[in-house]
Amino acid sequence: MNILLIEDETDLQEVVKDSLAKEGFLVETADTFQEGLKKISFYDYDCVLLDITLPGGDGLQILEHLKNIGKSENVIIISAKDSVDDKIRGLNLGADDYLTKPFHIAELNARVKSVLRRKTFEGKNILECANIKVDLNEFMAHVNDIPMTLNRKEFDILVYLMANRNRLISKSSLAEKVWGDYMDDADDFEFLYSQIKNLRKKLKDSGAEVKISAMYGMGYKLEA
Amino acid sequence: MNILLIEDETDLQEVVKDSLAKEGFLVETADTFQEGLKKISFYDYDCVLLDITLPGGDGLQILEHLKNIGKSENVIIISAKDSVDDKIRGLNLGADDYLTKPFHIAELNARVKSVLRRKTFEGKNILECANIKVDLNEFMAHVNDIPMTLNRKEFDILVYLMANRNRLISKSSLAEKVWGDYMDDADDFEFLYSQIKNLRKKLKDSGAEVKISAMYGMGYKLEA
DNA sequence: CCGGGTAATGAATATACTGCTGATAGAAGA
DNA sequence: TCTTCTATCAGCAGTATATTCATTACCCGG
Repeated sequence: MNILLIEDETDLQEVVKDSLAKEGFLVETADTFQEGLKKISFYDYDCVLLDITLPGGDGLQILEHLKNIGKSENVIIISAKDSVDDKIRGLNLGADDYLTKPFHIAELNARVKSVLRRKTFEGKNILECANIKVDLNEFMAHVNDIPMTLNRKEFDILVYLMANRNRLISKSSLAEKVWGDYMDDADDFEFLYSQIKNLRKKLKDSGAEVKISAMYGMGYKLEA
Repeated sequence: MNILLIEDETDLQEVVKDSLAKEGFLVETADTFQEGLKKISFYDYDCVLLDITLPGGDGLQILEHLKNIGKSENVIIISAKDSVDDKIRGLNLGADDYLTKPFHIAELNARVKSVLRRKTFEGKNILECANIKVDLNEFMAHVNDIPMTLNRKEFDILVYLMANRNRLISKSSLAEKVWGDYMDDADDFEFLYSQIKNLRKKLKDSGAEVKISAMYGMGYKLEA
């Protein structure tokens, strides 16, 4: 699950990020209005935490933009403003929730989980492809209904590929999805190769009827 | 069992909190109308103790809100007002009970327990999984119908895991559920390890056919 | 068709970190 | 008081992940 945190106060950023990371989410951050807008238009996030008061512009404009481009992200607004007006504007623009500073981190966590639960509950939380089943809630993958133990990275990779079956996935987007945007050297995909290798082995050993094929120079694709 | 106490008189708050904590409940407090409203919308409590006269607003509005959002919390109203009118309004809004100040702490305890008993009685009060049975009312766990003595933390952990069997539970949410949100250092799960260790040992010694497996870097899961 | 260069794979190792244990000390309750 | 529960500590073991290196497969221009 990818979360974008748009917030200029760096210390708050830190705390929130750590806490959510501990829950197993991948958290990216944006410090300014521009950066937030940019990330939002380039990437898809499962949940966006949005501060209203940002250097460079009004956070609500980001929300508006999100609505305009039809991205279905789930947005939780964070704001020092307790004003009813802002709250109404925010919720009218389709925000899912609203938190006023200061707040307990535990509260935020609960909120995020609730929003994501709603999302996954409405949608499908089980991915299926050939004889493979992946349950996002239970963090389990099954082949022919017998469980397959995957570690976290392998699991994330498999989920991403299954969600985009038969579609070409560039190495960089895969890496970004699984590792976040902390790529020191964007040219180096050795760690990806490693994980792909292990995942392939596990898939093969358990008799999965899918394969991860490499498209030379472009990326990977999961085929049935 | 989580209880929310919405009450502005800090000394009364203290007394009630201590007393209920001694009974083994996790008690959170809210000092003001706003804080109460906030906590109620963020969390689920098993019981809410609600003062009518609050700084910032009328406690009955909180009750109304609770009813509107369909949360099935059990509410006990605490008020200095002896007015029949308030009482009727409160009970009409679905409050379970009504206490007028001053009251004996023992009486409050008794009522809380009675409300919770009713709640758990209406709902499910026995969790079952493989050859383990846990009775929420009696605070007892049985393996093959022979009792297993658990202390409070172990019991809470087991209950939470059993309620979410086969589902991954992050360490932080488990910790939050069992210890409340008073986590000084969110990185430190040593106390959790300790309890998990003891719980595992007891489960094993009594021949339980479930195991608490650790999902590396993510959390725990109870498997049959 | 060939060969240079790049991409992908595989195995093997190093490292950092998570989770576990047993002992112990402190706190709470009887 | 004594007992039980809970928290804390240090060290250990095991795992996931990163990294390295060698090998193989692939693409493309000549």
